[in-house]
Amino acid sequence: MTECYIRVAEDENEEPMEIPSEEDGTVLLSTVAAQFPGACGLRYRSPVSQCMRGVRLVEGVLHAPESDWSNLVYVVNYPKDNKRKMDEMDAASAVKIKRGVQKTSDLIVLGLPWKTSEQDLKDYFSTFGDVIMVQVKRDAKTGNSKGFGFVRFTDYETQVKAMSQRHMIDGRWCDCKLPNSKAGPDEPMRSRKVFVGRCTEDMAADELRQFFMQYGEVTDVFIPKPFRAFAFVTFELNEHLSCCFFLYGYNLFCVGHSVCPHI
DNA sequence: GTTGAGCGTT
Repeated sequence: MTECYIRVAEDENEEPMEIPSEEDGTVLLSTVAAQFPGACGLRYRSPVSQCMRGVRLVEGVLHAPESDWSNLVYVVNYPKDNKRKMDEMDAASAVKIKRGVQKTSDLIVLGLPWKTSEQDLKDYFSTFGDVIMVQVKRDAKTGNSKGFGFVRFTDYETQVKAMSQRHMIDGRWCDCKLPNSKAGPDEPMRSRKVFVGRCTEDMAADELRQFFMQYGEVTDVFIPKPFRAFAFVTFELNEHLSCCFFLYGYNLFCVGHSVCPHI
């Protein structure tokens, strides 16, 4: 069997799209997913039995049912009945987008096959939308995958879609979730209250407010009494809030005679 | 050269 195109559609009645096979006549699930994001397999109606039949899928590779793919139309399978759910999710996220641009966050990808590489992850998740970064966590000594990784999308709606369904990656079901970890470059922005250390006793609340308003709207200044050489400054959280003085989620800020953003 | 619920060396 040689390279060919097979006809694929979301529904038996819809116009099919031709997608390429590999040189050995197999078709990669990733190729299908490139045109039908979230696809997890193919099925077709048997000309003999008139029943729907599943296409053999082994580790992300789809195999022709007979000696070749013939001229059948293959229908895309989605996880469970997720197609409808995905559509609803699109509508929901569209509403959110109208309210304002949503910030994306890293997603943890659980259940990865040991063999899955970052390139594999990139290829897979790119079928959902633009990908900013992917990571596969590995043992530092052996280089073996730990079976999980991270992904970050450009658009929040893509993130929502990715979280709303399971993912068939290299033959295993994987899940995308919001991570629990506190560290990470996106975490500091979620914090509004900043610890201000090394304060001197002469620093008044107004003075602190005047100073910190260069970074964003200050909604509260807290100075313990009696004097304890620190304070808390709380900001109104918005897209313009500068994060230059945050240090990896510890909300650390140093005020003395100089400002030290990296202690 | 193993494993299969979880949470990120930089």
